[in-house]
Amino acid sequence: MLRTNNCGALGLAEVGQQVTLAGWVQKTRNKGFMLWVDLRDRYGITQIIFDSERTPKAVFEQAQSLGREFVIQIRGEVIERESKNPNMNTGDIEILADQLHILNTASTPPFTIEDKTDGGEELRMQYRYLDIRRKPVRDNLLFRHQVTLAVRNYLSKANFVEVETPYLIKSTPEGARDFVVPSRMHKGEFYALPQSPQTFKQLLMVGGMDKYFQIVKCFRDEDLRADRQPEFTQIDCELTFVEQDDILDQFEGLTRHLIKNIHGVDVGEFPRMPYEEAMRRFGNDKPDIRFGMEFAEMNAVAKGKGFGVFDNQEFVVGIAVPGAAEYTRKQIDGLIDWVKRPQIGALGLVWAKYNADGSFKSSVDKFFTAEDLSAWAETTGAQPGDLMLVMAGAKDSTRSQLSALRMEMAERLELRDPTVFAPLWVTDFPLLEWDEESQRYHAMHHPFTAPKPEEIELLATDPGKVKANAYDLVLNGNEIGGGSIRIHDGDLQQKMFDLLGFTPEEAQAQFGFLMDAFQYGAPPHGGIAFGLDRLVAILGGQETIRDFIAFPKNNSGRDLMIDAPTSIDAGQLDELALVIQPKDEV
RNA sequence: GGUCUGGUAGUUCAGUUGGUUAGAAUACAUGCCUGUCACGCAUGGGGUCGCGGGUUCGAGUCCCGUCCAGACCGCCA
Repeated sequence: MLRTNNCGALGLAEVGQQVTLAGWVQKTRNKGFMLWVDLRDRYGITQIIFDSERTPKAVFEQAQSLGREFVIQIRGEVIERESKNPNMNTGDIEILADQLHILNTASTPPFTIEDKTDGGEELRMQYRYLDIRRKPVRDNLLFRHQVTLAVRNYLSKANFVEVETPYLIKSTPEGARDFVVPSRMHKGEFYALPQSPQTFKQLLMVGGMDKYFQIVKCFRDEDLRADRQPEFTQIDCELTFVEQDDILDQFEGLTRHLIKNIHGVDVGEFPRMPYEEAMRRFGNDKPDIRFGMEFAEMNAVAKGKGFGVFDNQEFVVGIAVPGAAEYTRKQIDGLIDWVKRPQIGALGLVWAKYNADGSFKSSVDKFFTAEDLSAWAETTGAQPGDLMLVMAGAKDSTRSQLSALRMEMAERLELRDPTVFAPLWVTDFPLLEWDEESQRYHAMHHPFTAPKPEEIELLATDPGKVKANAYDLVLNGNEIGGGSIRIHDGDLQQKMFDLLGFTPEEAQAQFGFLMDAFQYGAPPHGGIAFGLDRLVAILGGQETIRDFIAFPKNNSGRDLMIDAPTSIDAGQLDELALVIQPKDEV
């Protein structure tokens, strides 16, 4: 062993012991007569002292050459510090070095390896191995390990079995774009990397595994976001002989256990809210319910007063922003500009202040009396001191615009407290959604989702109305999990494929293996999948998942450290029977 | 595919209306310093102002194009 102790634990109890430590030089402080080194490893920092009087001369001389991030091993005695540092775990002691081995030298790192680094995102990603030496990143990875371990323990105890499913599978046109892997042995043919192990976990149920889970990488070739990576990890689960409530109960238990385990908070029973209600009250299928500002539908109080903007639109909806009546004209103009940006795309924003003295002031005073505005206040629930913000337009788009504004206001008013956890089940999602572009129905969840049994007949007459046994788990305005009861009946599955525009031949070619399996006694089953990266980030109080992934990709799917993707050489291309078109011809 | 923001010393940034030799902090190097811990003090080195083109007597600054990074929209069954 190159060390007897780590750098995070020694204290007064060990004074007098001879110890050997190894680690990285975080920093040196050279006073001439003495030189201190902050020695760092995963466990912490311990101060080493080289003293011109007490340290052997050769060792003292050698210590002068130490630079940042040198890897060293020292031997010495644990001594009590003459001046202690109460801010450090090991601040009562230091090691008086009598031996020093430089195990490796280091170039000056491109950014400081400190909690608050001076390095920008790009540099940190390019030198991620240096970034990981920093405590905040290291702690995030340790935190992820804790969460993952708790999940495995909990599910194992609940009789779930972790089974691995293949990464080299078959491409399907539904859903996200596949990452694709050319086959050398079958030239011109391709594997696809799984977007999720969906069909395999269903086949495990047909195979009688009863309760399955897997902490598994999934791959989607779509554009990225702060909370989206092309490869990401799911906690993938499936259960046999269950109904929707069984699944909600089981995984509510898991989520509550995690929050309790990690934060010591019991969040109680999770509210369950149908999709339609979520859209009506929050304009969003993953509402953040840590704060109010619920939607008020205002057609009855806003139309028919001669204000054309409202009278000519389908839908008028507003929110009451608490305590914002004091917003200045400039701040409100800022909000109007904000909603008019192309990302939101609102035509405008009507505002009405319910002043603390009970009076009203609005941007539409020409059309609405104080009495009218008082009716607005009643509808939106505004109290004196609040600011009402109202939008009008087509129902769906207006809801999503106001939802974006609601989140922005919550952000500005600091209502999105990362230490508060507000989980929510959203249930009864529509089975299908109409896609204008392709002029056909798409599965809202995926094609294996079961319709509500009592609505199966509607499939033939009004498929857009059919609700599914599908559900999402929402935490603080983020979708952290989603699942459904699956179809286990071959005929119904065939009918679904038919509705989704598959010919029987296409369905057979792409999902024949599943249809075949359904002929051999497929049990009722259902499941759920959690986005682990996102779950960990939110439990850690953040919304950027990158810092909870050891080696993440950047905005454009590039790994800045290893510089991937890259072209491959002509020999490899040849072996795979691939030809690359010159760029200007693509 | 689109919108927006940014790119200046190793790093984080400032740089006025287009005008002399492009600055600060930090990091780095050297020296000093008898208990440092964001140590302190002194001195020093360090620049393709992302790249290409244009306007101009003159461009870090204005215009066009392009590349890179970040946030978002589309997309993500």
